[in-house]
Amino acid sequence: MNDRGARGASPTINDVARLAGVSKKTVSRVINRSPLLNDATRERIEAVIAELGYVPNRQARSLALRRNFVLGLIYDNPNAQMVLNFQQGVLDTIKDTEFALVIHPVDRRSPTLFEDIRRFVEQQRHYGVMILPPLSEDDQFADLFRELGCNYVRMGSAELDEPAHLVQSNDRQAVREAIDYLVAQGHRRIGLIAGPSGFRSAHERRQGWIDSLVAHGLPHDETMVAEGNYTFETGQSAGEALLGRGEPFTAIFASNDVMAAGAIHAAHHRGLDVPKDISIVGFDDTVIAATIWPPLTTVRWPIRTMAQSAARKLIHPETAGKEQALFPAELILRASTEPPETER
Amino acid sequence: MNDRGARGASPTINDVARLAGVSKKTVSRVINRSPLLNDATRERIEAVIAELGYVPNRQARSLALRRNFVLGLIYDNPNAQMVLNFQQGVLDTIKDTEFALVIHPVDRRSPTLFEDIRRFVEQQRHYGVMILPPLSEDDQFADLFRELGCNYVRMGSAELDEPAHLVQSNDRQAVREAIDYLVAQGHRRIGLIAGPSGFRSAHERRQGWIDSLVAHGLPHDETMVAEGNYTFETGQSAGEALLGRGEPFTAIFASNDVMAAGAIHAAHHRGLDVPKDISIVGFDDTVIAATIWPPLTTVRWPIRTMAQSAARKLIHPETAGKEQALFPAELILRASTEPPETER
DNA sequence: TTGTAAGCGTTATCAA
DNA sequence: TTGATAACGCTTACAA
Repeated sequence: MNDRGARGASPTINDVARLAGVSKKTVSRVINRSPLLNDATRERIEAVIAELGYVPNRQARSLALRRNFVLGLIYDNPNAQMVLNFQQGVLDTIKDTEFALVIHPVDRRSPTLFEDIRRFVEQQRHYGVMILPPLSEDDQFADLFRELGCNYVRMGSAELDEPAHLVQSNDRQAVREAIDYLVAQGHRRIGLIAGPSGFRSAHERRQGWIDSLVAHGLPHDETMVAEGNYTFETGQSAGEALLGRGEPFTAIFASNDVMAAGAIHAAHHRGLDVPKDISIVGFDDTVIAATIWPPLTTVRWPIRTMAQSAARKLIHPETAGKEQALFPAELILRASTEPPETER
Repeated sequence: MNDRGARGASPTINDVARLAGVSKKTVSRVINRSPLLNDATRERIEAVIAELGYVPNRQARSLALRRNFVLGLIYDNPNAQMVLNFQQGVLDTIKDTEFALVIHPVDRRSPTLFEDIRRFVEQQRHYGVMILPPLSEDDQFADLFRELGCNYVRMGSAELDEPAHLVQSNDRQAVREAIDYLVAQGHRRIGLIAGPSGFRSAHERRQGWIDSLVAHGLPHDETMVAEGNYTFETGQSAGEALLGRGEPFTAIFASNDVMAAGAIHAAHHRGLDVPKDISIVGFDDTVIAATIWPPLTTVRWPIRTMAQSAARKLIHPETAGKEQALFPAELILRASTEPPETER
């Protein structure tokens, strides 16, 4: 019936069945590692599979099983290294499985954003999707996934959802520890370059800064804060603003690495030496942190580990609730911080 | 027959056909925009589709059409921004089509690399795959794709393949122009931090450096070259090496941005000011270039445009040979270069 | 332990 | 311009 020639079509389960002299169901059992199978039969079929170079057809399998072994990744993130690390982590988990990763970068300013995402999920019929901040912070997308019957995991810096649908970093605690470290070094006046107010992570990081200052009885008010939107340029202008305000700071915490890099520029521009005249701390530990001068003290986020976990939660929904949901960050010390002059 | 209830299963072509009182083939014609269709019928069916929220099943479609509307992207690249830009470019092209992008980062040092890629292509049965440098420079992968009957496009810095299977940058010419610029500014002794010898791009960039120096009758020999492997650390040590050698350079060209950043560190380390004492030029125009201090003069590669074209070549193989294959780079001037002291 | 028949949701063929 | 029927390559139920 199926008379494949040398026309390049790849062998199917029927070819294997015919050559091995068994039914296709039996071949199917081999593919799916069914336990009830005569060893001799299995070996014979495996030999034919190897000889033919047979690879089961994913589309057909998906159709018959009524599920698609594809994970989706949705993001709109200015931080390339973060996104790539996340992709890498997902791949770590799905390596040697039949899963594939389909990516879907979007533009969060697009008026059709919501419909874009809906179409993506409807069309691909993923096994599950992962969504990165800041999009992940918006409940309407989670609602959408639920409405479409699509499993999902959100990455975020707060308890956005149940553990089965969340991989969370503790930004607030991590920043608090970073500021604690500056205080321990003798810093007393520590400025904040905050992230954009729409971002949950920006809020959490600001809270961490406040937590530490309050705990140490140090001042914190709006004059010590300048807001940026996670880009280099806004970090620079926020830095300029802070450095131009009244009583000088001995340290500045920037809510991400790129803004910290901008703040360093601003300091240089004013003839200040980092860290001699002012210490600067970032957040993310992107490649920039180790690349700029001076190398940046920053908070490292275990993104890849979080991504591995996110993928596992989607692949094994039955145990997803029991997997870790909180992933602590750690402070990476580099040359952009040192005790203030008064302490040296 | 198909008695879908509220159990969450999505509507199929049969549901649409039944409700519209037509055969499923007719519905199929609507989906596929067949021209031979009564307008009234079409409208009636479209109404039912909208009402039901029917979305055709990709797996079933793929199976029936015997092709998978998925593009694959294979890479092992240390440059996150480059990879993300490429992904973005591909998405630009496949947006509003039925295509999806599946990514496959690999480890080029893995002993199973070749088999990994073979498995990926065999299992996914892509419409076509794109492969990024340095992997794209290796003919054995192109041979593999051909053997597997999988269309492909290679991204590279040299004429690696026919136009239908290539998006090429002119690294050699671009570097030549960058060095020409330095010479025009008055530089006469220009060092090179070369890329790793296994990389075609490294070779091309080195040739561009030679081309320019030869054209201007300036010296170029092995003592003016230090090799790195495209990482920050090796850029730094290559920079140290050059700066420690005999007659001082007034400019250095580094074969990528991260190595240029490393060279700037090395210069700072020796108490040299960039660009006053030494000019430094990079390649890539990654985010780092605008972020480091001083901002880096560098060669910008039109990666996103190349990616858009690569995806188009895969989607329209019939016209792929006629699409542009060469994408010129441009020199971006920033603060890391200025005329040497003797010219000021 | 293995096979038969039916079905997954779509498209192609060919006839009406 | 439409429809009946048979694929596409696999899995599940059920039977043997």
